Amino acid sequence: MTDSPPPKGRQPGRPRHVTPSADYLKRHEEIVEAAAKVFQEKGYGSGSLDDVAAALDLRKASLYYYVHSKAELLYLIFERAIDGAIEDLEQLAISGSPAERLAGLLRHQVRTVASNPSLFAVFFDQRPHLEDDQEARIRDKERRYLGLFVDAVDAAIGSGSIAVENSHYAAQLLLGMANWSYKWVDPDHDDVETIADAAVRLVLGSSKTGGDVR
Amino acid sequence: MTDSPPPKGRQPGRPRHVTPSADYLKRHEEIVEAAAKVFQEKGYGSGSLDDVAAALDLRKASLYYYVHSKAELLYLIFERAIDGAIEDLEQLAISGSPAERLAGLLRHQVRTVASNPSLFAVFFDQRPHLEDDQEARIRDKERRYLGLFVDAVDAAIGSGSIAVENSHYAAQLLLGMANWSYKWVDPDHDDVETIADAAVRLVLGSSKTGGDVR
DNA sequence: CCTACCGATCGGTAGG
DNA sequence: CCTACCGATCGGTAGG
Repeated sequence: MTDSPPPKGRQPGRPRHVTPSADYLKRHEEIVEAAAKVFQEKGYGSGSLDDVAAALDLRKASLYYYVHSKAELLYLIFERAIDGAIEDLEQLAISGSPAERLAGLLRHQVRTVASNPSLFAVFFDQRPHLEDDQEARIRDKERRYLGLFVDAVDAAIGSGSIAVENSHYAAQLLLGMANWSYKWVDPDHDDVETIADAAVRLVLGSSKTGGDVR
Repeated sequence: MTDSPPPKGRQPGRPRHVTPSADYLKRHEEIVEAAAKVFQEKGYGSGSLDDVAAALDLRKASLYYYVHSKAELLYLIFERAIDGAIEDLEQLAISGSPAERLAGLLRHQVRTVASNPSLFAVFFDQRPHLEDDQEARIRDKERRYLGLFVDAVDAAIGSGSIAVENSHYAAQLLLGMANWSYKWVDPDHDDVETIADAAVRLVLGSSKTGGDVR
């Protein structure tokens, strides 16, 4: 009740003008996080807003103080995942030799995905539940993302670091190798850096390519 | 009405004694296929039995002549996917040089998954909706499946064909590379064999390893 | 294989 | 942030 006003009119992509309180933002993020866990475990269709609210010891109706709909909640998870993944990627994509660059991108992808399985489980598996306009926004960001990988593969082919012919296929295969990690890596028992190393070794051999680009 | 008796008591793993008619089996398979498409597009939670029935121009209640529950329908999809994937795999896993064997497994995995995206989209993405005993059955088959890959990786390491250290991680990474294909391959526009070639090249280089092991 | 129907769940709203 | 509630959907059953 002593909070800042409810953020009516909040739309993805349309920035707010009244700044929400820190408490409000914190709660908002807790809700997105809880929703990611619920949608990971039960799927978007079977996971209910009651589940999300219960995880935070709230009532369902209270969620509507923070989000407009279940659909928006899903989109917020996607935005969080892709924006987090894009971080650091742009600079990685323009540094070092072709082999180092490709190794860096692959490492980054493994780290990013394997370190936050909940978020990426939703991102990768609940995609069909996005509404059309939401899907279009995510697809745009993803297309640029894939482009960085294709460019790095092209450069690595040019320098003779890898032997593949079709760089688009190769980029998708490499992304798959890294992205799949959310299905099997347990961040508590597996060492993500060791896995990232293995991925680089598998593709670029045991040469010193892309040593420790943290 | 002129059909064979409704197959009461049908449980996964408990073989039937009265042989169902060919018509019955055909319809049964159509239902599983339609369900796979529905669950792929809408997810298990949001996809309804009404959707499945409508896809075959039936009423929902009629489905219960063929399956006991929505949950069983999901399990049948999983069984179909894993049993199909295991086919041919066992012989592939014991033929040729280490490098050829690994190339063969990788090719097989890309072919299997990319050729039937609907089925494997459900298999890989709707897993949390399996009931515990169903999940246990699938997990057992999958564990043996992974074992074949780990063995092939070990042999390839032994023969110097790949440079990785941890064969379990390497096997998961290779499976990921292949499995991910259901997310991006369009069997109508992409050539699955070319993609399989690219995967082998990426991991084993351009040497003639595992030429054409169809 | 169908019509009719039940009980439960769920997203969302009213009103405070 | 809560209580109370509505309308719609859905898995499953009865009975034929």
